[in-house]
Amino acid sequence: MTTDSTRERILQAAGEQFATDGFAQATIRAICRKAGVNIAAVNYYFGDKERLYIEAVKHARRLREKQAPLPTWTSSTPAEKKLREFVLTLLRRMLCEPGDPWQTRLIIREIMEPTKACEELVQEAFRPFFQILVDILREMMPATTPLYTVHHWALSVIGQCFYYRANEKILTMLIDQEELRQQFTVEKLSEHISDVILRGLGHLSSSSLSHPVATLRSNDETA
Amino acid sequence: MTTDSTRERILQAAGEQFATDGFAQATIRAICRKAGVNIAAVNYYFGDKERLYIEAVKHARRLREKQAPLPTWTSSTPAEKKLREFVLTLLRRMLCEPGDPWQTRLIIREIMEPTKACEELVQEAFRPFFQILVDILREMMPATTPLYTVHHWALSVIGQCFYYRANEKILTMLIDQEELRQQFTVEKLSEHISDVILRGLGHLSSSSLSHPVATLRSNDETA
DNA sequence: TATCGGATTAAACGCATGTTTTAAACAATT
DNA sequence: AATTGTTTAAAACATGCGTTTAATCCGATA
Repeated sequence: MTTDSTRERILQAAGEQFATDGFAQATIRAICRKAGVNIAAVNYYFGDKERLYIEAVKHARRLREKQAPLPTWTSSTPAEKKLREFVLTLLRRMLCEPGDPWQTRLIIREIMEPTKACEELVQEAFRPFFQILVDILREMMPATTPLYTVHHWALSVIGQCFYYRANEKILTMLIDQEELRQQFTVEKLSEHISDVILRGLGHLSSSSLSHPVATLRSNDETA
Repeated sequence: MTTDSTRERILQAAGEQFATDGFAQATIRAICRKAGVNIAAVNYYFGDKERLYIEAVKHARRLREKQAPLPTWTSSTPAEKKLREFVLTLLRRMLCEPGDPWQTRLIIREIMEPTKACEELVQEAFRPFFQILVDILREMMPATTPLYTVHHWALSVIGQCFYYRANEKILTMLIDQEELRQQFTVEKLSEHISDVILRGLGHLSSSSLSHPVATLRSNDETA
C-alpha cells in the first residue's frame, strides 16, 4: 500500500520541518515538497496543520524513547549507578545520539512554548521520567528531606543536561570549537554532571573525581 | 517632541510582541496597534521589521542589565561571596525580577534560535558575563585545572539558572503550584544552586548547608 | 472487463502579511 | 502668513499562507 508510505513520509518531513522552523513558520507546502506528496495530502490524512503537528510531536517522542531507552534496574542496583545511567540517558536524548537532531529539537520547542501537543508529552514522558529521577535522588538523601529539596536537586540534574542542547549555538560562540568537539561529548558531560550531583549529595569522595577540583580553598590554606 | 515618544512606544510594544510571538509571528500591525501608532511608522523609524527587531533586542538587554546589575567587588571579596552574588544576579535576570517578563523572554528566544541580533548579545553581554563566572570559578580551583573543566562548571551554573526560566511552563505542570510559589523563589533557588556548586568544588562543609543532605552514604562510610 | 472507492492531483479561494505609496497634518522658520 | 521639512495617516499592492474543491488516477472487486 502506498497509503502508509505517504502518511509516514509526511510525518517524517513534518517533524523535520516543524523542528527547524516551528509550527507557524513551517509551511504545509514545504512539508509536502520535502515528502514528495501533494499539498492536499496533509488535509486528507491529518485533517489540518495542527493535528499533523501533534502527531509529529508524538512520533518524535516515541522515536526518542526507543533510540535512547533507560536501562532496566534491579532492586539491588546502587542509586549512584542509577543516577549516572539516568544522566547519560537524558543527555543522549537531549543531544540526539543516536538519532536525527530534529526529534529533540521539536520536543524542546514544546518545552519552551507548550502547545496542545505538550499535554501528551508531560503525561507520557516527562512526568514518569521526572518521577524516576526523584526516586533515585530520594535513595541518596535522608528520609526526612522535604520534597521540595528533592525537586531542587532533580531540576539541577535536568537543568544541566537541558542546557547543552538548548544553548547549542551559543556554546559554539563562547567556547572553542576544538574544545567542544573533544571535551563536550555525551560521555564526558554526563560524567561531569553526575559528579557535580553526587559530590553535592556527599556520595562521592574527592579522590574518585575524574578531575579533582577541591584541593584548595580560597580563604584558608591549601591541602 | 512626539518623535522620541513614538519611536519609544514602538520599541516597547515591539519588545513585548516579539517576546510573546517571536519574530515571524509578531505582526507589524499588532505592534503598531499596541503602540497606538500607524502601521507605516515602523518603516519610517526603523526601515523594516528586521531592524526593528534588532533594536528591540538591544533595548531589552540594556534594560535587563540596568535592572539587575552585578555588584562591584574588590580584590579582597571572597570567591564564594562573588559566586553567590553572581548566581543571584543571573537568576534575577533570568526570572526578570525586577522587570517585565518580556525582556528575558526575548533574549531567551535569541539564545535558542540566534538571528542577526544575537551577535551583539554575545559580544556585549554573554561573553563578558561568562568570563566573569569563569574567573570566579578559577579562584576556587587548582591553578592546574584544565580550561575545559572550568567551562564545565561554569555551564553547570548557567544551566541550572537557565532551566528555571526556560522550562517555566513545564514546571507548573510537574510541581505543585503552592510549592513553586513558596520554595522556588529567586532567593531560595540561588541559594540551592550556589550550594550545589560550592559543595561540588569542596568549598562548603556539610554543616553549613541550608538543607544538609549528605548525612548518609550508600556504599561507603561517612566523613 | 466494467465498476467502484480510496488516493492523488492541479487549481483556486479567502485571508493576513510586510511593505509602499500618496496625501494630509503639524511645527518651526522666514 | 507662507513655506519648508518632518511626522502621521489611510489605502493599496504583491505575496504567501492554509484550506477547499473538483477532477483524475488506479488497483481491487464483481
